Amino acid sequence: MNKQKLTLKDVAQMLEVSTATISNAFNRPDQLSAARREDILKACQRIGYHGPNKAAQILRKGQSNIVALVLADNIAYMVSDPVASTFIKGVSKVLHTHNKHLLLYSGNVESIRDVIDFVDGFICYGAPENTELTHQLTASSKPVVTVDFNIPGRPAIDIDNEQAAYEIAKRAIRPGDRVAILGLKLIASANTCRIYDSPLHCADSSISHRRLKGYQRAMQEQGIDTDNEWVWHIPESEGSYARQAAREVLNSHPRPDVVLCMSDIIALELLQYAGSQNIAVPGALRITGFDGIEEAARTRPNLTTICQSSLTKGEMAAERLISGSQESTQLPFDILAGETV
Amino acid sequence: MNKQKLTLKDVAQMLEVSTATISNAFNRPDQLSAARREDILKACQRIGYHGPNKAAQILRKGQSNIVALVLADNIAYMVSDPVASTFIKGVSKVLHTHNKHLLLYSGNVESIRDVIDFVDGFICYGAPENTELTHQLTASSKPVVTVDFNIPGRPAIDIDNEQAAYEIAKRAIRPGDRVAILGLKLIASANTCRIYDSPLHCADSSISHRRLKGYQRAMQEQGIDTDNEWVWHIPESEGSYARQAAREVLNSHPRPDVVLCMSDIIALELLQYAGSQNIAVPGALRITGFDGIEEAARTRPNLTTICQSSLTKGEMAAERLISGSQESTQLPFDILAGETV
DNA sequence: CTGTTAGCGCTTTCAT
DNA sequence: ATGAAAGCGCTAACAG
Repeated sequence: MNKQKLTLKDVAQMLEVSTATISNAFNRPDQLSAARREDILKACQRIGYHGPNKAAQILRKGQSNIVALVLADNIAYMVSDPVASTFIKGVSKVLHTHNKHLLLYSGNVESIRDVIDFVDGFICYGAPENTELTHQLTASSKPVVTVDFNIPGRPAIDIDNEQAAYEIAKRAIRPGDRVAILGLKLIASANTCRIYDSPLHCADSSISHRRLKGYQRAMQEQGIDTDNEWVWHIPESEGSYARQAAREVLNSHPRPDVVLCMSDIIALELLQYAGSQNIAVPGALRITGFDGIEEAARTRPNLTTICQSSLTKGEMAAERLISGSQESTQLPFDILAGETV
Repeated sequence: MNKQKLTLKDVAQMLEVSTATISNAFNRPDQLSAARREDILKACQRIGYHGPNKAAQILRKGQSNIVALVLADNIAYMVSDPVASTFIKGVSKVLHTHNKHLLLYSGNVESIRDVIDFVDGFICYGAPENTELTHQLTASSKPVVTVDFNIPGRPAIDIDNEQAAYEIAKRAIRPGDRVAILGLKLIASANTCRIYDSPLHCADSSISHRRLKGYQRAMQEQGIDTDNEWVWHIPESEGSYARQAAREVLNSHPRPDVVLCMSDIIALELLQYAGSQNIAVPGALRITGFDGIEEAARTRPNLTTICQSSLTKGEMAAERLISGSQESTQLPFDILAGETV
């Protein structure tokens, strides 16, 4: 077992060269002749020195080639969500081509300080559940790229959520409709519930509130009352929460004509429950989703939803972080005209 | 913007205490009075010093609280696979409770050296695609826990793959059957193909070869010929590869009576293709899976498969790494008696 | 209980 | 093209 106890200094002594030369052989090829470099590298190989210690390099250079991906929720949930995992895919793909590595970070931990000193930067995917993290990220001197939420002064990647919501709602609703909204993370509650007059959760930076605004704009244009009694909060885009909301909304009297859902997962759950209750879609009930996950296209009837590319988002976020560009981007979205409207 | 430029030394000067005292206030509460500690911590808070620099700590202490999870393939693929992502869930859950962080590492990169000097250890999930990594892991002085494959002298977590394969095969086959096997990563090829006489890929440590052995033992017991012509290699447990294999095997003449699949993803793809060809399951064709993913239970007819808990595997691997225990464990498995046999 | 000090292993001027 | 030396920021042994 190769104990990797050799330090650069040891090697320098063994080869009777200065430490600087060994260091240069590994890090700055232009600082010595190619031949000399070859010799040194070969000798190192032979004696089992595999290059400078990374921990020391990190301290000295202030660079680690590690990028932290701060997720909104705990890793466990994020990894199984199709939208989030596609995003992670995009990020990791780009990092890989730059020889950088990916540190997954939960949005519900206490602090970001465990890693802030050595990571090269942060990609922040959605507003972290622990809002303290947002402050720390704001104050940090490290590069930060935000996705699907906003920190003033930091580059952001997202889509025009309000416009997307407006456009899909416009397609779904007709004058005189009763419209319900199944929203995501609208208030600070761990339970599925109607929002009524609860104070909105970080209302300015959250994509959910943008979407809400878009929906409501479309409703107002049709002369429909916007009433928070018909807006549900769902804490996570996850089957079991969505199922509860689906039951509640479809068992309300009078039953809504349209339900606008802030994720496909929610919409699919609703669609399935509607099926089980023999409620015809779109005949008796119109449904819209949001995201454009693959399953939404496989379902019968297939879902009318907003299609956004999580993969592109991930790639772009990683590229932006690496390039250091401070530019923000709004990615395009498509309306996927399905059969549920 | 808080530039975090303060060092422990600066702070010591400002507060007119020695550096050791500041350091102790943060790391070793028992080394000074509670009151003094409180004062110091408060003062630090006030002047904006949030604790010792982590990069320096890592170098000094040789501990980073980062655990690398080495995946068999690239991260992109792993994150979307239900089995792998459940495993990641289990790992991250346990790491989280120990305030450790998760670094995702592709099994297809060149080397593990980028991180070996500072991570606290490795969890290795499946044989890394780049076999060089296995050597580096073997030689490393850091803790390593392997899952679903083996490095001599390192603790391993897995199930008895051979026995599981044997048992499920035994249920599926009858004397005189023609049996095909849809295997996973049996040979070193990027394409779906029959294995014929190709040399087997790391035959000793691979779970696929254990499963193959189990299947073949069951076949021999029934007096059935084991012939590699009827064994397919699939490079990844992924829909598109599986679809190809499904077509090939069901369009072979004579058509097999039983197909033993090394993953549920493969089996489900086969099941769907059989449906599209109006081949009755289990009437005209029996199918077995492996893993016990949720979707396998939702399908009609639901899949007969081996159920193993990826979540437990992940939790156990992380716990073993953290505790430093050198013990290996074989987790139990269940046969999920479905309707495809 | 507190302060001084010698490194952890490396990179990078700067002089040669 | 190469070598000597000063830290990067911290911790832990040791002495007080």
